[in-house]
Amino acid sequence: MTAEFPLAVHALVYLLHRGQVISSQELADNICTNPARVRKVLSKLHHAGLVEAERGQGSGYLTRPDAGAITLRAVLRALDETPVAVSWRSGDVDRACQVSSGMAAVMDGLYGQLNEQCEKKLETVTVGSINDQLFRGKEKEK
Amino acid sequence: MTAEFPLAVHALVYLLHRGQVISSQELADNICTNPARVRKVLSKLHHAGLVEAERGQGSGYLTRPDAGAITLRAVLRALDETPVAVSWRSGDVDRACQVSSGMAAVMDGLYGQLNEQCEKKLETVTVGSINDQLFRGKEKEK
DNA sequence: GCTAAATGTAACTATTATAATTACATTAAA
DNA sequence: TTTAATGTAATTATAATAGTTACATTTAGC
Repeated sequence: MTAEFPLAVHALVYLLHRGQVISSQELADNICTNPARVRKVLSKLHHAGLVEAERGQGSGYLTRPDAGAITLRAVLRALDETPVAVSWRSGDVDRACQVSSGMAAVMDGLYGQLNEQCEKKLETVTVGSINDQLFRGKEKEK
Repeated sequence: MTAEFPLAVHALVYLLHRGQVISSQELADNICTNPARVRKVLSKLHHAGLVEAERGQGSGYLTRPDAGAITLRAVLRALDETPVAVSWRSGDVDRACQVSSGMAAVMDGLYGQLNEQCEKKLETVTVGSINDQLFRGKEKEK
């Protein structure tokens, strides 16, 4: 899982919290990164329909009406990521040895199972529930 | 999760499969990496008591008697790794804004939950079960 | 219409993380 | 005593990731 995931969640929660049009500049400031990176990630969320993006002067990003119900699984999918990702593969598929030739596929299957477990969990966590965790027992303040 | 994990699993399965003392050179050849890296990882497994390591001429690594029962969770712990690891943190703990200051901790909590889910799954997978997957329906061959 | 201020996106650079390599002290069999 | 192995650290090379720059596109406001 890339840092784009926490960045996206942070942005969605901040947008929900503020409830108005926010520029990539302001989001970047709050998230502590740069505006171009914010736009790159938020652009993906927009393509997936998870956020509204306006254009032109005075524009920016805005939550959709049911933003609180967006699951983190949906965010992950919008970014086309997986929680567990190991790029390196052991062995060599062309070897006669079944351990060497088969291990990479078996491990990939395992990563798939782990990702399914994670996605099941992420399905139960929403942008709204993250917001609640941040403001639990406290009134909403800027 | 680092590539050390699949490397370690591969090595353990190969050792179980062969059932004799194997050098880091031979393991590296089967895994498709270099001997020093194998030794670095297997050394950790040895410290955790998951594999026997001999010293001196003609030495190498050997499975312990119950190697098939070693869980992948135990392997992961021996390597001191977590399935989900996102190093980048959004926001700034010193900000007045609770979203900016609190998001990193909330996300860390989430990663912890995901890792727990994954470890529960890894507890059910053993070196022996991986070996079975590789040789399912086939007799054990070199 | 013109200007200003915003997003979308691509190309590039810098930084960090990871894997590979090299080297050598230590160990124990022959 | 020699040889062949592991243990481990230091270094280098490569790959992945984050940051930066640039500019075309869009639209509000004058």
